[in-house]
Amino acid sequence: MKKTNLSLPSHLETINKDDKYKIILAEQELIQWIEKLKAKKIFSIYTKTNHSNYMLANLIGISFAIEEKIAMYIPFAHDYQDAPKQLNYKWVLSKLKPLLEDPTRSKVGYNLKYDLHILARYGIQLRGIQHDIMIASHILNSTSRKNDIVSLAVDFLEHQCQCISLEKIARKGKQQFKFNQITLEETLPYSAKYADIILQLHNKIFKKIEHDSELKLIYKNIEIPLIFILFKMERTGVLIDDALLNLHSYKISNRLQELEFKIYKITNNRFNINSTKQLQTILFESMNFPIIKKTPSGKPSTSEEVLQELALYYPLPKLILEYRNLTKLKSNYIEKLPKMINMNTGRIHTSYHQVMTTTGRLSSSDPNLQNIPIRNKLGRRIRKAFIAKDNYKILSVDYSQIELRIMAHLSGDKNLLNAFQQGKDIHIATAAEILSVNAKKISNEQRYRAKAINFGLIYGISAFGLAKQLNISQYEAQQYINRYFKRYSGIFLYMENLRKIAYKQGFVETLFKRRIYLPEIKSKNKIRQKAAERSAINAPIQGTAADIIKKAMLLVSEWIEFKANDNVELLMQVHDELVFEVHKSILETAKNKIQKLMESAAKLNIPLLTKAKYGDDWDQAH
DNA sequence: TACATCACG
DNA sequence: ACGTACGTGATGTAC
Ligand SMILES: [Mg+2]
Repeated sequence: MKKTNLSLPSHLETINKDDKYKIILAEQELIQWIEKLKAKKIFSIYTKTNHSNYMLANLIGISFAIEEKIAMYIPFAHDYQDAPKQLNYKWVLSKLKPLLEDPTRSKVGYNLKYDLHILARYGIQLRGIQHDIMIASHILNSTSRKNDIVSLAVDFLEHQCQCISLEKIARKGKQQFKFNQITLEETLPYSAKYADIILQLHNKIFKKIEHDSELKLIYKNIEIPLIFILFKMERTGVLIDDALLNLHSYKISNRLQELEFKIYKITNNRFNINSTKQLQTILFESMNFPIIKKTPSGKPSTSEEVLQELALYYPLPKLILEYRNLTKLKSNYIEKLPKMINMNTGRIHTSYHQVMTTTGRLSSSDPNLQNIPIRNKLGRRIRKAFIAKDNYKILSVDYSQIELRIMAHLSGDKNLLNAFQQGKDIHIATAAEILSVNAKKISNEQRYRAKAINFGLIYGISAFGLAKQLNISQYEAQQYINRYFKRYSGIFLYMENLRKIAYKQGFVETLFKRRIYLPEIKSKNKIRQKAAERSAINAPIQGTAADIIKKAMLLVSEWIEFKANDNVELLMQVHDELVFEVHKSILETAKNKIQKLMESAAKLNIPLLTKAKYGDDWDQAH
């Protein structure tokens, strides 16, 4: 943008010629290219930015490909010394805007949710998102960890030399995010190339998805439309009461000082309580506490489970537990969340990831809003900091026992289906069955144990795990499991069959036929093979729940768009829960409608039920 | 960067 | 005879 070199350096011309890549520096060239883009059924798009945070990133340039090997790059913000004069970005974007916003012009990209954010910063609403190769490759194999563009190019395209150069560039990109300092000579071969590769990859990957009509439905009808929904959720963000968090911060700091003082008094030693290594020395050498459990690397564990047990005999572990609890909440939430508030919006903007889990669940990061505390008192106080804007309230709607219902549906077990059909308290019903006792006589402890069994089943139950969870003997746990499978024989058969299927075909499926590959199912290592068997049991259940809530998000978003715009915003998804910001004038309407929509997201052999509540904050909404 | 720990569903 | 609960992300420490 500084220099006035109108003509391209000769060595750049050479690159252009070889790869048919074009660098756009003149207005007329862009006009011509826009016509080329319009002439294509689909084109690929790739945005280059100066930041990984979507709320802060600015465009450095943008590239497009229309056919294999035919791609171009429009730089606007390369400002290294002697950079050639580049087109004015406002002018470029004004020319591209109609094309980018036209829903009838199909686009393919890599992680287009990011491009949506970037373009939104420039007042452009990207429409016509037809394909996303990041998501497509995850649909094909959710177990693979290599979903980045370079790895996909290595897997799907057989251009070895191309890939090597790309890897080099990628490494450079990781080290430094100063793309504006990269010269055009360096950038052209890969900025345009990324667009080229995205288009080439799309042709390969989508062909594989098309082969399977059910995979195609998940991809086309769930995942692709979900991109825009997640984009909106991220961009909307959630309002945080940082004054409340700061107040807790102050109180907790005081309590932590007290705890430190008490701990040092007992141990007669000032040490870093956060250091597991130092704590190990104190507990198991100085204090001579018995070693209850070892970590995978063979060192004595100081985990909560161990400290709980030691706390039965000594006063110190209880102090450590409280210290741990407080420091965790302090650093992860109370101190972290206020720092994450965006200066412009005053809200927190998480990132939802569509391709980070094997089962099809979403994940959330920066910050993670799917692990906000709720299980203890202080945790719920943190949750109180999630609030609604003036005249709005927080509405939370979550599925009731969705995973157990799915297990009943998938297995077809008569007994479990019946229990749900009759609207019974499922844990009481389980306890009554296992113990052969009338449901009215089930105690709290018996219900609690049955609940642990029900959870265990979803995790691919083992006597060891259940015994540990309930603090009972392995023998006793095995008795429970045996009695459960006797009463719910359909569940037993379902799980046996799932192990067989997983072994035979190497993958399992959700209700909607999303695939989860289990490469370890044939491992010679028995530990790994057993772990894969448990995943084989868990994945269809967890994955079906993920599919269902994604469908629900689409249904609800459609209703919001056409019937409740400006009055309802979808803010968060926490696996079986959707959280909304709702105008006070339509709280009851929204609550009822959203429950109906969520409950209709899938037709199972038993009803799908939700619980809903609203309040001033996320805690009140529970 | 690996490990241990712990927040959530 | 093995040594295990399923799926995530973030933190602080130690190497
Ligand atoms: Mg629930």
